Amino acid sequence: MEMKSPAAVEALGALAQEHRLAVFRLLVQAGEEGMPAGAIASALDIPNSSLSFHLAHLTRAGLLQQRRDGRSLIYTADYGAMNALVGFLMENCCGGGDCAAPEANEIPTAQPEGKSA
Amino acid sequence: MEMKSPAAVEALGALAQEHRLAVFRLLVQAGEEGMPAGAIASALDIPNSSLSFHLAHLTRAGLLQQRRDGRSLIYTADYGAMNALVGFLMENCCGGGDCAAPEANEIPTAQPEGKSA
DNA sequence: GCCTTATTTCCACAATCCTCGAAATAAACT
DNA sequence: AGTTTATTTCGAGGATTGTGGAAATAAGGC
Repeated sequence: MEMKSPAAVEALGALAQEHRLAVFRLLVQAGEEGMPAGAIASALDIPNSSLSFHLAHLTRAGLLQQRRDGRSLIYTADYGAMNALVGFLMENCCGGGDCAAPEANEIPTAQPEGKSA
Repeated sequence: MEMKSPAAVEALGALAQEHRLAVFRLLVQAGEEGMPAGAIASALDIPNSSLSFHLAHLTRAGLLQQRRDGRSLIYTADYGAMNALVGFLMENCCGGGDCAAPEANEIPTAQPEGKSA
């Protein structure tokens, strides 16, 4: 669950792009069921080759997980990675004092059972 | 408190860089007191001109606030913007169902009284 | 084996980004 | 006014990034 700075930079960079952010949010909302690449492409109206580039980028950054179902590749948001990123951003917020930030963000979001970030 | 996609992309892009991420986290930890540019520069060992570029970038993205104290410019993290960004990322998480994500993240972090994001 | 569907890799071009010394601006003090 | 301290703007170069059509790969059905 611990995250280091280079990993955080990579994750933030992956999210810092209109299409990738839209993909990630779509998958966050889709839940553990996830969505196949084609469905994402048509939902967001992004050309296949461009979407593939963005999916690879998000996956490389650890924000998505990929599994195969028949000929489709299903992508899901990695909630563990998302929570780690948010925790890293807010780490020791306000000097660790009275600030009511969700320190060790223990969000028990549904998560398949595969490896998480 | 509501955040739109272009603003989120800008904020994420601002954070997606080693030095800027370090600056932001330093200021998140510094609390509402903030830090003058010079102190940030020496704490992180970044040349003044480079730091100035990054501070401007973070400020433009709405993540920092700036105030003057004598000849120093004091920078503080904008907790409202940070919470809005996190809320945007996790919006309607898991289809808005049972997922225990901190939906409307109501973190009453200390905040001066100036305009917030 | 062949055809269809689903997704990725290749490619090259345009656009944007990071760096940091040097010069400019801003504020305070004498 | 002149000096010192604090910070920003300028500028140019090298590096990285996003795009999308066309071709390649992967899996399944007949």
